[in-house]
Amino acid sequence: MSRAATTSDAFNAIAEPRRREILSYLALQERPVGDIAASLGIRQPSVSKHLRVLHDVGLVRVRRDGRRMLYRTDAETIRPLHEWTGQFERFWRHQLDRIKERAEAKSAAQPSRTESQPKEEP
Amino acid sequence: MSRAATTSDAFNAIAEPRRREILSYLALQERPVGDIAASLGIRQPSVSKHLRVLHDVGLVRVRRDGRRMLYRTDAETIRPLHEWTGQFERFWRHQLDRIKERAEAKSAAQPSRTESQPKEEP
DNA sequence: TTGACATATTCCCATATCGGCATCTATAGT
DNA sequence: ACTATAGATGCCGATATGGGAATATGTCAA
Repeated sequence: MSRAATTSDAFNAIAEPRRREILSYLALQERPVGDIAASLGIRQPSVSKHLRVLHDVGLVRVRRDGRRMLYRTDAETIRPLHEWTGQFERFWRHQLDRIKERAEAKSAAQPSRTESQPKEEP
Repeated sequence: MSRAATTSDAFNAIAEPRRREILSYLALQERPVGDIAASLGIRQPSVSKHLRVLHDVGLVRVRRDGRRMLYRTDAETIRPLHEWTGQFERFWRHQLDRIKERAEAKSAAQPSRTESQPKEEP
């Protein structure tokens, strides 16, 4: 077997940095392909290919306007990704708590004990 | 150019379904490689390779325990992904609102109009 | 119809994936 | 030192990527 197709799901589709840029750009407002290419500095064929992938997994919708194609982000498809990553929220909360606790315990004890190379902002 | 490396960032690393499973599994508790392989039904070398990718991008941490390696998820690294997807939350909220509005407007008018094939659970 | 403009598609290529299998390394116990 | 166990790594093959360049499709306007 090989790597999963970019069109296999939204996770694979958003792995590409350019596609993430496109999604952000198209979230606010629908745009024709040419605008995307010009604004993000990507060549038109590349934009079309990325849009094809995004469309295949339902991350964007299209509408024809004369000879132009207007694309916009379909946020609903991003939701499952947000929920998947959200499952870890309680854990990074805990980790932060522990870091805080350590920092407080340390500064409350002896201010000059340096284990490795501490970085401090003045 | 080719596809971005799986180790280029967390987005690419979590594109693999197996790696997502591993992350979920290791979020609750640290585990040795053998446990992961057995619990998720993946061969040991594959698990090691996936863990290498996850470790390279900081999604897991390791600790040695005798001849075993105990891995656990570092949730903090998932946070940026959650925040990136979160940027679209306001948009899917709006989309849902519009869907609701339409549904309410429709049911308030004529209750028997069926556009396509509605599915109902008994 | 012809021409101009907006997008989509095709072909090529260098690169990297992931799984299977075999093998190497490292640690523990005797 | 020797053996067993836990993990890591290396090599292979089939597959697919994404950019570039050229070309095809489709739509409007005269």
